[in-house]
Amino acid sequence: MRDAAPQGTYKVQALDRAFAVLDLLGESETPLGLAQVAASLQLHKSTAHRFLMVLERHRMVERTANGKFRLGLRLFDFGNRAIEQYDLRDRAQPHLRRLVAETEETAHLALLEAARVIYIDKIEPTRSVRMITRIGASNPVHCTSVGKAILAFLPPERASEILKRVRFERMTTRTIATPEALRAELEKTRRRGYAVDDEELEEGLRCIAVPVLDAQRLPVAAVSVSGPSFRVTAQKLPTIANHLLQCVRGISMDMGYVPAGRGARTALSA
Amino acid sequence: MRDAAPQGTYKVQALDRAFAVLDLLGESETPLGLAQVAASLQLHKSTAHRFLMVLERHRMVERTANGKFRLGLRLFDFGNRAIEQYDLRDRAQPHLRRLVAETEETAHLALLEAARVIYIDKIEPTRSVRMITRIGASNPVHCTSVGKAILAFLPPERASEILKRVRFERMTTRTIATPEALRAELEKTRRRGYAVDDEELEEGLRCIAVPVLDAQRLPVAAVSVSGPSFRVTAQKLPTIANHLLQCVRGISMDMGYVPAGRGARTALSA
DNA sequence: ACGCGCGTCCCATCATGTGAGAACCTAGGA
DNA sequence: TCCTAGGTTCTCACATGATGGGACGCGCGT
Repeated sequence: MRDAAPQGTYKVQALDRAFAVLDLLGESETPLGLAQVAASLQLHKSTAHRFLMVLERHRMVERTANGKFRLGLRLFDFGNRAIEQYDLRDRAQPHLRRLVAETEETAHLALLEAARVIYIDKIEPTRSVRMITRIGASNPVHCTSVGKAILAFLPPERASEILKRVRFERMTTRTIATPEALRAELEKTRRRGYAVDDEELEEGLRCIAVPVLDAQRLPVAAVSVSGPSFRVTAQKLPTIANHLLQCVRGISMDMGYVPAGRGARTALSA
Repeated sequence: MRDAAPQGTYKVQALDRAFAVLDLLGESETPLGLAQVAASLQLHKSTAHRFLMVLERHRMVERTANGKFRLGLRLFDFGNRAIEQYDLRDRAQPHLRRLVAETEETAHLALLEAARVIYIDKIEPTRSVRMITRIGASNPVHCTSVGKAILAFLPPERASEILKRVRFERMTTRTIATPEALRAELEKTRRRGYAVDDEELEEGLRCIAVPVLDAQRLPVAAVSVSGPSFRVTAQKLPTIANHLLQCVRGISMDMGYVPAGRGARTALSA
């Protein structure tokens, strides 16, 4: 096969193809027909058809009224089982709600995975423009407050391991573009106690984040507050950060974290 | 292969096996080791290993610190893409929030799939015992208020098509057990305008639901309010139903539904 | 030390999935 | 009306790709 198949050594053609189908359907805004799928993936019609049928049997895809294919709800089921195992999300929700009530801005809960952050929950204030983020979506670490918050408080060796894998894509003019700059920023984050994303991911969007710690006092996630730069002003940052810290302390303690004794320096010390 | 492979005509062994692996990991509370997976699925160690590696490459599974496997976050991503296509959930959230504030009980948003309902969102009142339901989980139609709400207002032919596939599992002593009883109940639901589940799914749990209609005035989902029977009393039902109706009208209109003209009888008429 | 369970890896074998083709259907456009 | 495009369902010969036996090495408990 002339398949792109990068470095991954183990291969099961059928699986790669099946996931390619799911990927395709996931990317596409609109449901796709058999022919489109076959063409996009360079599969023979009959091959693509077989895959689609099997996927449908497993309810990984389903058909719309006009016979086109889209992702199936089984995936939704799986997805929820997947995060259930970190039951962070359920525990965090009430705290996030309070945070949103206090700040009147959108709050996100995100996990670190490889060199990206994945948003696992989002709470929006009642009256606010809908933010574009999608639960389940991901962004690079280097241009998000949550990414920086987690990275800053990870043990140095794990942090640099991740740093090595960052590709420093440029999202806006302010996006951090070099490893050195990022390291400096992380140091700043540590001193300040919270991470800031000042329009580094998206013009006009400012975010501030603090890590959630587990029983080992290691960051497992982060919570951020995001809003338009004109509302989330530099003056307000400390206030918001305070709310954030309280929120995150609550979540962390729900997760089994015990505050450090006197003198110990951790992400959540006052 | 002596694989259980039921009636499904199209087959791709590798895919069936891969999904069996995911299923297994999804069912299991705790991460599993290679040997456990191989044993449970009657696969050769090396076969299971290959699958796991490929799945890991696709981030459909991931490994814990001690090398065991669990579902990966990619599934979470896929799952969220899957429901995104019905963007019902996002639109519904604010309405559900209001509903929960008004009733002080848990609200669910559910879709119909085959002869089951899938919960796609859940909002709980701030101070309440956590309900056991999991977003993404599913239940049979015949013993849930959401199921009955949707079924009752579906066009007769689609409804009976689904009715045929109901297996009438008995969940409690009050669970509806025959097609006739269910048909009668649906008729009652239509007249009343809302569906009730009176401890038919779970002892001590009472729910009430109303369908969400789309632009074609067809039910695409349902919203329910659930709570312990001692709080959700018969007297309160009409009040709750009113809140529900208002909520669902809001969601339906957000989805492009236009209220019926005078005289027309639909699920959402006063 | 040894044995055991577990994960990893290699490789000869052949069952499996593959893709070409062809027939048939349906809906929609010219 | 015919014609085209897309989808569904066959069959079949082939070789590729998945399979599982088995070997290796590690860490652990005894």
